[in-house]
Amino acid sequence: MQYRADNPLIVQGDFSVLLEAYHPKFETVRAELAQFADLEKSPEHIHSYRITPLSLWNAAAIGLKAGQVIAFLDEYVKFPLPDNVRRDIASYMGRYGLVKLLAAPPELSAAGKGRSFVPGDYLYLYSHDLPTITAIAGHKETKHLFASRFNDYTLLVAAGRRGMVKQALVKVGFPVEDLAGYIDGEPLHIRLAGTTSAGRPFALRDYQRQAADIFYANGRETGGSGVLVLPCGAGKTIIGLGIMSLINMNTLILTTSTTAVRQWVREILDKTGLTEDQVGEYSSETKNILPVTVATYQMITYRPSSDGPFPHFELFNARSWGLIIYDEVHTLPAPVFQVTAELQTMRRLGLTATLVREDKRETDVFTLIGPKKLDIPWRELEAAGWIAEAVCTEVRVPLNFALRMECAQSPEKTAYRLEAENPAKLRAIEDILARHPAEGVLIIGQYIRQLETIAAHLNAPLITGKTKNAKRDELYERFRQSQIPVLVVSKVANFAIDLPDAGVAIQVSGAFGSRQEEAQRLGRILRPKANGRGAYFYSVVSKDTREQEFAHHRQLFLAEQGYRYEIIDLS
DNA sequence: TATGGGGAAA
DNA sequence: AATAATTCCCCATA
Repeated sequence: MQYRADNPLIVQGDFSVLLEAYHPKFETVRAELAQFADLEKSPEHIHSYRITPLSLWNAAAIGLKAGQVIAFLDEYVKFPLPDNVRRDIASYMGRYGLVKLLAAPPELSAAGKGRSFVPGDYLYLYSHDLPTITAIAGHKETKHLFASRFNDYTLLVAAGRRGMVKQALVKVGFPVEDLAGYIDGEPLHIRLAGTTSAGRPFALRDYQRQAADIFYANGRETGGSGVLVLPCGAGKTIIGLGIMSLINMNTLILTTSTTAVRQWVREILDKTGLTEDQVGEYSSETKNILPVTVATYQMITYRPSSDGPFPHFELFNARSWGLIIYDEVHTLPAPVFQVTAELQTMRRLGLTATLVREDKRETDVFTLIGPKKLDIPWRELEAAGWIAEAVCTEVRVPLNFALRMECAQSPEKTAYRLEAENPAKLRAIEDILARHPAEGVLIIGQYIRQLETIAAHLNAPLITGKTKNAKRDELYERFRQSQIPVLVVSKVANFAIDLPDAGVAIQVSGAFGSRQEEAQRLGRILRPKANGRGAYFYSVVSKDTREQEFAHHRQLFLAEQGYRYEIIDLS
């Protein structure tokens, strides 16, 4: 058996992959590996990834071939690639596209390419591989879903079961390539404005144009549904607008908050030819349903009784939508999956900075919204100067003897909180502030009490969920104007879009290991700075505690995107 | 039209 | 597996 010690990868028979973080080829290998494997852990020296069926299918969906994946692994492994892994990569990736859902029998489909979908009673589930289609027709989990066998290679599916069939098939290991097409929504001419209302010239950046084109696919059935993965600050909204201007139909946009709703409306009015009577906000305050309508997920998932109907599901049929945009698709709540399963004839665009969900519903995103269409690593945009270069540092502060004793005697949840609120963090914060005298610093934390202490000590203003919107705006504005050097904010920072850019962010406590949260927080500071300075992100944790472990979990996403944490030990 | 409280989500 | 905080909905007031 050959052993190549100078290579950075170990691939094990259970589909886990270990990557040496200090290997000279780390950057190259990581970028490639991330295309088809999910990061699981990233401690200091060895990062571990996992190859899953879903990660392979998403890779196949962006055009990667099994041969390329295997060749890449063969080149960088220390030990020969286990045979079962080699076989299964080929087998899983080969399965993507093996089964297709078509609007017409395959021989007719070829002739009708490019034509829009006419809703019929049945769709055609087709595979050129006889054993595959036979296995599906006979599988106990799926056989009841088909109306009949149309011919040797084709099963008939009731059109209304499109989403259900795809969900059932992915569960038994056959991801369906859905080429059945879409219903055209009501037409709406959407033109990108050459100049914004503020008079500045406006055009899509190259990668934004490219993302829009890949999604649209010239109107063919291969496009029209799927997810674009882009870092915060890369202009996801702009790409959404670009896609709207290619599709030119009534559009429904779903977002996470009313702030985000207003942001979308503002951007649409500013950067397209659409006018105020064409763009509606559907929120608790105003329920306008116009050719372009923007709503929140919470609105949609509201129901008066926990077993009753969802009154706002009506919105999906209120107009003939040609496109539904799911903003921050990784936060999409369960009931919206339900309704989306029924909406498979509509074009669907998912936008997100991360496909990682904390609830393991990645498969539903893949099946019901669509496969990943594009994944631009942060580092690439950083190199091109579109987002600021970021320096991430974990600062470890000691926990004093008395507190350690108290933690040892407390139940786990109290102990975690004690560690997070470690008063020694104050000194670390002061040290960090001293390093960045001339920059705006945002201090972010999870516990109000802790933040109150810090704010009082530094004589800095504090914003929490209870702070009135008017007050928030005023403080944000003064921070932007550099009248306030340090602003202390609670979890409001996670989703607040109107939060000003800062050169430096210090996280003093965080939630139980949410990776998304970390990404959101870093995203807050990742806009390119006018002065060309980088962005600094500090995470202050108590040394040798559970908190330190949780912090590692939170770093996962950043490591996935190619960042490495520096660690400073203050003991 | 604005404000505050309750409840639910995740 | 879990915490605490936040946000959003609706409805009841004025």
